Amino acid sequence: MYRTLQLNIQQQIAKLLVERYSIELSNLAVELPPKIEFGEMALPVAFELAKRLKKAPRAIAQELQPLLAQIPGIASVEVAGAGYLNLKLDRTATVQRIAADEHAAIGGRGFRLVEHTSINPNKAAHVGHLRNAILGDSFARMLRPDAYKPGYDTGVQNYIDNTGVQVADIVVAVTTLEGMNLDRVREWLLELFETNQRLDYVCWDLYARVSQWYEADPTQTAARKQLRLDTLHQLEAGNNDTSAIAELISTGVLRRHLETMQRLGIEYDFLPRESEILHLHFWETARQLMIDKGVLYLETEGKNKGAWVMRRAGAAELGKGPDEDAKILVRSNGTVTYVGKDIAYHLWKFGLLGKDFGYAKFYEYPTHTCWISTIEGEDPHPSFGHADAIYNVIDSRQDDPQAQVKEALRVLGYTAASDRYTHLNYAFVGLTARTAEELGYTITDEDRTRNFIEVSGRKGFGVKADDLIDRMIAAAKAEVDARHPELPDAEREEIANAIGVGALRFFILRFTRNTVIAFDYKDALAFDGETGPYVQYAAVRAANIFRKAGFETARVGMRLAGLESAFKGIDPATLSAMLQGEEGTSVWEVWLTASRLSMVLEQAIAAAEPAMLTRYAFALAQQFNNFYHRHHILTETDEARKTLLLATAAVARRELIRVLSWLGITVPAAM
RNA sequence: GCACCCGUAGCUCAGCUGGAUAGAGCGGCAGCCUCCGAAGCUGUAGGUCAGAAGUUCGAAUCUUCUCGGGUGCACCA
Repeated sequence: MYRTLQLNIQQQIAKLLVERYSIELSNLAVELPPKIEFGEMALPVAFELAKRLKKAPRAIAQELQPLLAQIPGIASVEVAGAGYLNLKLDRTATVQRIAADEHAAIGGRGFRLVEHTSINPNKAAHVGHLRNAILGDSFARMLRPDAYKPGYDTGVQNYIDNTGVQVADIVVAVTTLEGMNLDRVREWLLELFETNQRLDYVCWDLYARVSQWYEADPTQTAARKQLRLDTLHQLEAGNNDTSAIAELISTGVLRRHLETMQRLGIEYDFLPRESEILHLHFWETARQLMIDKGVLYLETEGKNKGAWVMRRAGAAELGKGPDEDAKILVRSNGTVTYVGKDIAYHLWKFGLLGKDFGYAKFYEYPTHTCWISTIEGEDPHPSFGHADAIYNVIDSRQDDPQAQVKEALRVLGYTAASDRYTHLNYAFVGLTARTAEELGYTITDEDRTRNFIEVSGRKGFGVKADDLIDRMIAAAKAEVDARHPELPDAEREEIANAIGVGALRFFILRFTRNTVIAFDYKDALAFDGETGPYVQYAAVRAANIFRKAGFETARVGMRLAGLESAFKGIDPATLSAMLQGEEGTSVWEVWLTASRLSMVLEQAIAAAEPAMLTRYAFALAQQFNNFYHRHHILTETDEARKTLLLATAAVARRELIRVLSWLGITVPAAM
């Protein structure tokens, strides 16, 4: 709603400037003043005009003041400081529009493909993977159509590198270290299943063991590394026992990853796999396309002689001789590199490859099916390779290869696709020394001096996602048990689940993407202050008021039975009076913050930054708690005032529930 | 060596396209439950925004340099 007003005012001022001064300003700033006493909107436009008109900013502001005051919806205009124009909104009219849930329609045309999680299927997910999945899932929720917004047609996929070296490592561990053959692996998986053991946890340890085993005996290292390479080649070739073992294990681990993520409300639509990219020859098609367009060429001289290369993104002008800085896509032995395959895959994403995967049903969620790539596939099936815009949630350590893929699209002439290729990057997650020690890892003095310790799957070093989720929920459960002994256990479980998941997701999403997170159990388990439970609690408190006032709380916002009509029944003059003065302003501020929801969402989408939503959610919750403390609603004797206060709580709760839903956080019935 | 990211209160972090007296949370100190749930609220102390120069009416924000810290730069995947 704030955004609607802002746009409207920008338009009117732009028009006014043309009429008055014949000046067109491209981006007219309309800011939120630092304090409510300065009004609700501030224009620094006079500073901007000062240069062009060669007049003092303050004089210009004074000229504009009476003209701005005539704009509908503006109650008054003041000149402040060196030339600020501070606008005060018509509170009554604005509150009525917010109550009616007027807001900007966020969304647009075109299919958006969000890719996230993409964990190698050879070990359990850890905190670093959680950051990826939580960021990606929240971003997809921000884009997707829902009851609030038309949104964008959005698909979520999770890329599975099931033929990579990490899977080969696990196969080596199982076959060589454990001496199993294909039949034995089948039995083993069944045993694990029947004894309720988590395959991903078992693989976590196996992976660490085999990684150490490669290096354990210097005389054997070369042979063991060769074994790993041979295994990898068998996986890539397919149709052999080794690849069958890999398939069984990687699929089993993948299912575990989906279960882990589902605990956090994270779901996928499609799982494209590396094995199909290989067997459907995506690369060969892309390769021909790149050669035809002169992007990929055979290097005939210098250190890269014999390899097929492309120019590096952002490379300087070519000098004489071979481009030794060029990126190798095909090695001189004929094998394709990771970036090469990734280019082919991204041509598919934009529907530019002329090929598609086969699709098969893989995993059922309560509301939809998750599909997986196959060679043949089943019919009918959905299709994902026709994106208008893509978002790849990948660690910022992949900045360079990602830039190279984007560059390949550009030089192939697909500039629109390249421009709509967003690498949604984020800094990695490390552990604090305290948490690493708590987990039983030995810490060196050098580690202790650093801000964080890096997690490592190869060393088996890290916080496993399920362990973390378990602890978060257990901590919440202990609190719920103490506070609500009267509730049945199933209900307490459900509440603890919502709180534990909410605390975890909020904790991860509090940090902006380029901030390195030094994960610490103590910080994550905090439920006070700027946390998920704080925001949830504000919404729960609001619901409690309605419950005690006799409303049906399943309905949200002004839909509470009778509230809307009672609110509409308030005489405008009475409403206006109730929104003035210090008391009135403290109520009005809640509405003002609530009205900013759509604007904040729009900015968060543009910046691909869910942290902007957590920031806002906390600010609104804080404002509500403040309001809650100051105005006692249920004992209010003036009916009109009581209605206004109830409406204030209802609107705050409405927007809290909405913003939390985009963060993947639910509001429990009680807490 | 080259490229990218970061350096803001004791700690952890915000600060949107340059804008008003740099903000939160945690921790510290002092208070608030005969009033809708204290996972809450109020007050208070705490900052040469790493340093320097520049651009500008105006710089935490833009430019350059210096100092710290991190990451990426393989015919590894």
